[in-house]
Amino acid sequence: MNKSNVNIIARKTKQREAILKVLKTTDSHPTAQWVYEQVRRELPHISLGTVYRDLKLLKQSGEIEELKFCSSQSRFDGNTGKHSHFCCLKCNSVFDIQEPVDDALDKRVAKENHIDIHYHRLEFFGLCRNCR
Amino acid sequence: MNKSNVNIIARKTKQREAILKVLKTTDSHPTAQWVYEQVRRELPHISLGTVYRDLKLLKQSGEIEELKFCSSQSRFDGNTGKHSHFCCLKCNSVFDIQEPVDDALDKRVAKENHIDIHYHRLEFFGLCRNCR
DNA sequence: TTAGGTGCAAAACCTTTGCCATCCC
DNA sequence: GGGATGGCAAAGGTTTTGCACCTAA
Repeated sequence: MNKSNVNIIARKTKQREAILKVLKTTDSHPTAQWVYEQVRRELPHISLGTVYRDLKLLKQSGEIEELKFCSSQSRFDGNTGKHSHFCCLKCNSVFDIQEPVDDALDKRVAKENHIDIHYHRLEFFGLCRNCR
Repeated sequence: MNKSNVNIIARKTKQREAILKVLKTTDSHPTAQWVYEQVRRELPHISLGTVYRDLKLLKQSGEIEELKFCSSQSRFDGNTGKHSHFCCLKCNSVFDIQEPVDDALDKRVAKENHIDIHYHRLEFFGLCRNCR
């Protein structure tokens, strides 16, 4: 993606490791608060401020993604493989959609609009299996 | 879109008319604060709370859309015609991309995942003309 | 007339930050 | 050792809400 992403994180700490592990072992696209609660089971003295700081660092280094659609709070995704998301308009749950991303689209739209496009996101909205 | 959207708004008020007019006459995808400042030129005593309340009602009735990507605050879009958005990763500006929306995609993804899809959004991220 | 809407201000909510102690390289 | 990081708590920014008054229908 971007060379400037490299080496933003200088040290390996148990807090950041634990946060990343939580995100890599769930596909629930959790909020910072939920990550905090999970990590606290392993590191009871971690603070919410640290969770936010480390989430920001992990995002900048490209290891996780921040999702902002659906609900007022950010959600974080440890799956950096290319995929799309679905958000239920009723229960606000978010889950992955394995829809291949069309990179040719980025090139065409970039050319047409005279801009640089790094990536795009495709998000579906509707009703999930439980709410339909 | 959804029949339940109809008749959420019971009365026509000058505040809501003015808010809608601001959104319909700009393509800048403004924040609530910016809408507030604009409307105040016409209705100096309107409150920010009213702006938020009316933006929510207008969204529920389908007259405007709320955009959450890029930056911590919501942006509002009075253009409900189908289109996509671009967000500059450097200056955070948002503008429209006239890329036709593929409705067949919704049907296929809905079928594959056993969910109801009402619509999708396509968002591009990169560097705008000024920042590239 | 009256239910819905507004203005105001306080509260709620999410996220960031300052400070100092602690830890990693 | 020294700079990066964390814990804690306070601050900051955005959005929501309670309440009394107002107004469109």
